[in-house]
Amino acid sequence: MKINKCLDCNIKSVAAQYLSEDELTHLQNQCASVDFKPGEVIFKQGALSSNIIYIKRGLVKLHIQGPHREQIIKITKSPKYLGIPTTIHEKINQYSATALEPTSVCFIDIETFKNFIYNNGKFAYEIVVDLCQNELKTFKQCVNRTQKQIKGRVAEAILFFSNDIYNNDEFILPLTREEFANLTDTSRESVCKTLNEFHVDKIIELDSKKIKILNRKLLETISEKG
Amino acid sequence: MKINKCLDCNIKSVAAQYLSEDELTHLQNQCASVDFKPGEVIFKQGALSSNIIYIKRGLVKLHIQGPHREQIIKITKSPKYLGIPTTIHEKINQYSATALEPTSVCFIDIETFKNFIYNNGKFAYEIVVDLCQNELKTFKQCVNRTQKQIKGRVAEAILFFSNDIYNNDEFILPLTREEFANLTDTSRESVCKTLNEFHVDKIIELDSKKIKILNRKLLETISEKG
DNA sequence: AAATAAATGTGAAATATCTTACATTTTTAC
DNA sequence: GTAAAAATGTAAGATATTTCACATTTATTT
Repeated sequence: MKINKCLDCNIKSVAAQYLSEDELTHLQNQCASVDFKPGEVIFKQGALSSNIIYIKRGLVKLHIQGPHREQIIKITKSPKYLGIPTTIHEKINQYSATALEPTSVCFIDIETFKNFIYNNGKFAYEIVVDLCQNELKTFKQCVNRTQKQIKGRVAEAILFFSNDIYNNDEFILPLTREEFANLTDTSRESVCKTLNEFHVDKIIELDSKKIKILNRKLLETISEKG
Repeated sequence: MKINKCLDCNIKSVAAQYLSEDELTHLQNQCASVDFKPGEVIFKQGALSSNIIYIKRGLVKLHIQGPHREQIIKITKSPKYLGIPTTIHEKINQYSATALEPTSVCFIDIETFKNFIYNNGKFAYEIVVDLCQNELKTFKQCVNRTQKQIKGRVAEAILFFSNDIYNNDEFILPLTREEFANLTDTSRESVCKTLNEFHVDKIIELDSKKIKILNRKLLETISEKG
């Protein structure tokens, strides 16, 4: 755990770009940078929430323990604030965050963060915008998850990694089949079957965790039609 | 459409309670109060978004047109801001809002609202808190919807109306069976069957739209176990 | 390097839910 | 007040998905 130099940080959030030199100096004293390996828990559902997390580098899953299984509610990469909803106005974390790839995060003191909202309107506005876009994404995701059937949900997840995370037709899936099932709201077995079906139909190339999109058009159609 | 007197308004939002007299005077000139009957659309998915909505009185459903059916993503009663996510930083409404009961709302000019966030830290903070709590609720709801089976989801919806909307064991369901299905992510027929099952099992009393909870404990168990 | 644990693949049976089809009731419009 | 439209109820067959059971591969530990 080392103290980070916020003033010189070149991976600031949009909101933090509106902080003054004085505010950044203050942040520097109330903020710690920590590294996580894949699989390591950043914060845990049920634990006391005390810091806002800022992902500087890496990939993280947010997950909730549901009545029947673990559910991945969101996968998010840097740069991004994490856990604002579960820290502001909540004593206990309502969900967990776990690193999927080597990840560096800043732990920001909640009072410092609150004071920025109180005293810096541009910072506050950017945080509001970020929260709003989160909610819109969550709505859409919820509609997708509940209305599409498995093929559509798996296709959507593949496109998500390709478009939103790796910007590449080819990527290494950062999840086990079990986790992929928790993301697509289905069973491990159904994920295996569906991925292999896509493989047989030459929609994707599949070599354990390596996925390459071969027929993007068709994948998009499957994702949209559900 | 009449101009509302914000200064004298006794159903201000928590955030608006932090507005100064000057700010309220300004709001008064940039804000219009409108009444809606049940079934009337307040704003529509796909239309240009231009105002923040504040529900002064009534009950509203937020709904999205999904790939296969209409989905009710949220039911919310006064006092509450609506459509912040779909108005801030978005040009087009990402979802619709429709009145379920006689409803009065204020249309607040987006620039006025933005300026309050920029210039009034306490107002901004309350908006952030509200958005955070929305996101947490949406997460939980999404987990419930995707993991529970029909009985659990219907039980949950009945408890929602009883606990969160009407604060009463007995209430008139403000939805058709079709809408109830759109809320619980199932078909109209399955809703009918499940409600009648609960009725036969003496968990609820059911007379078309009138519902009375007879066995709350059991209903809660069904809701939790899914 | 061997042994153990974890992850993955695959088919068949079990099950929840949807769809279809139609009867009945309630609401709305003229 | 009657006709038309919308909403509701109910059963049976169709279907998507899960669960179970087990084989196989890959990773981890000693």
